[in-house]
Amino acid sequence: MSFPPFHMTASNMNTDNLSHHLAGTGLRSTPQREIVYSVLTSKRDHPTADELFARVKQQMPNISLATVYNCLETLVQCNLVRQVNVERGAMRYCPNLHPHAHFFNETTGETIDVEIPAEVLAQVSSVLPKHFKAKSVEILFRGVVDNQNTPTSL
Amino acid sequence: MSFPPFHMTASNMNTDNLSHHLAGTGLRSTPQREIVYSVLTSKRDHPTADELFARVKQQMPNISLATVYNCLETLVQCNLVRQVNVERGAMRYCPNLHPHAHFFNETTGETIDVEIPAEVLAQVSSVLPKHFKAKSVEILFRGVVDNQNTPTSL
DNA sequence: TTTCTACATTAGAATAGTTCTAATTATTAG
DNA sequence: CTAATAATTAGAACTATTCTAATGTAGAAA
Repeated sequence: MSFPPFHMTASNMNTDNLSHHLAGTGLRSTPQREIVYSVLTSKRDHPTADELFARVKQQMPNISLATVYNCLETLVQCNLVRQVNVERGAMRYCPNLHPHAHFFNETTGETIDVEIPAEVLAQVSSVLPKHFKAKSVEILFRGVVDNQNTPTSL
Repeated sequence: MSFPPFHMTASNMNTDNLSHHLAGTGLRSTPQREIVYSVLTSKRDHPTADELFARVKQQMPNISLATVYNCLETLVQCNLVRQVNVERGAMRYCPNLHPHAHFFNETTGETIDVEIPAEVLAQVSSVLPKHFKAKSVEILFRGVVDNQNTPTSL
């Protein structure tokens, strides 16, 4: 089970990171892939392909939805992006590669990242019989947020 | 966070359980709901609505797919069945109400239940800030199974 | 019992999200 | 420069699900 480090937050680093990850896989670094990656990582939320398409079009108006899907597939393959599936309907994409859980706010429909200590993750993974070789674990909470003075993310 | 006990394994108990859970909600116990529930609980796997439709038709050949969807929705509302979403594509339904995690076998595409000790679940839930009120937690492993002498479920 | 009302079922149409197809364009290797 | 490979694109096709509107059913009220 491996959890690559979260991308650098300086947006100019994203391209390097992308090229690096694409290198040696036979995959090319293209303007579309760069922009999709950069737009996704520039905001820490969980957009659908369609939402991302809308954001990306602001910078590259002629990009097609099919390309956004293709780029996302590539990024997922390279482990630069995670897919998260909190609801039926559209797949969502998560640029945060730190080990973390998700909390689906049933009131707002938003999904936010929740830090999860390495030892808790280890505990969770330890429940598996030895011959089960997990490559990843996903932890998803569903519930509501008590709104006293609540940060919307952490 | 509540984890209702797993249904009784004797198949004649399922109906009672269903009626009981439907009672007082304004929902009726119908032959279609009984059969969908009984067929789902008679096998501990994770069928799609379509797969379940095929099984149910053996006992009630004129039932419609729409009804299977409707019944499943009802059963989910009553907390008699859990939805599990391991892959893009069709939703899967899980009759096991014990607290448990899922292991998605990437080789076979099968999803199996993994017992998860209450204290580990408690550990996991403890990572949430106090104002996050979780109603459920889902834990999903993805990986492969080493095939020496491997039970296919536990 | 008959009637009323609310709920449930049904077939098929409609929808949403995604993947596929085939044509075009871009990039790299020789 | 040319050939080969990979990427992009628009739109068609597809899959899973939900919606619609008509019909059926069961319990409650009279």
